[in-house]
Amino acid sequence: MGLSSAACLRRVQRLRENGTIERDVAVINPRVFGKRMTVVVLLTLNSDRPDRYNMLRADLEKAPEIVQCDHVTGAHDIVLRVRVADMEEYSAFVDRVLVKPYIKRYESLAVLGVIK
Amino acid sequence: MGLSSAACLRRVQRLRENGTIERDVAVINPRVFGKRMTVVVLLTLNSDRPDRYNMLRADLEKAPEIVQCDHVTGAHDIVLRVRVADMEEYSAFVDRVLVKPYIKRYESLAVLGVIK
DNA sequence: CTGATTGCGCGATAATTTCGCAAATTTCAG
DNA sequence: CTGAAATTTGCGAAATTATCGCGCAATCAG
Repeated sequence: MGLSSAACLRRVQRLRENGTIERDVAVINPRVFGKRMTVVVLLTLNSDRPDRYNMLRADLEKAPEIVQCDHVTGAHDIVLRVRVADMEEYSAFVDRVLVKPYIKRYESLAVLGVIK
Repeated sequence: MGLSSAACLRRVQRLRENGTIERDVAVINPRVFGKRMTVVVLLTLNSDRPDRYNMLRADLEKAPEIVQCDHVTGAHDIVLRVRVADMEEYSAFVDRVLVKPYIKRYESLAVLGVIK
């Protein structure tokens, strides 16, 4: 791009320092660890237990199966992306993490294929 | 980890060659480009137009707002993750990409906050 | 227009990565 | 359990890449 390598690298360093580049990551293929299945889960919370929301957050943050977790508007409250080996592992995850008094309902959408 | 730097680097190169490390990525902060809003979208397709599925796929792959796109089981067919500047841009995205005869319904879940 | 700030190129230096090779370790068939 | 084959390691050298100091050009505010 018409820059010397030194200037170019300095620019990249600047991008890192000012937060434009948040981090540098190596993307690992989950299949290498036997994780062959992805599930999108829509959570609906019990609105009568607002106090428990922080507990739930902590639980979700701890669960290693959860790859992505967003608080959202609408009929559902939280959307999870879960990566597991198989149905058995998913079932164990549900029992351990999702069967809670402050979770009213969960809907599991198994990922058939990644389009993008 | 008790290895010489040469051996360690050789291991990492091996991980890249055999696909364990799929790629190396710099994560960019989308806010730098003015993208302040994330929306999860649940799409339901028109089952009477199965032929159009490939057209839809192509459209979804082209749309730069779509950050993630999965084909899923259940009541909905596709889950999108969309990154835009604001509601106006989101609205334009919906008009351009989601208002199609082979999309029966879409449900937008605005992301209030990222938990993980 | 002027001084201050920022970014650049250049060349030197430092740090990291790659490579060849012999030795060590691991794998695997019998 | 054994030995041959295959794989991985450490080491030192060579190649490549990153960082730094410095003088200069471009940008910007006043």
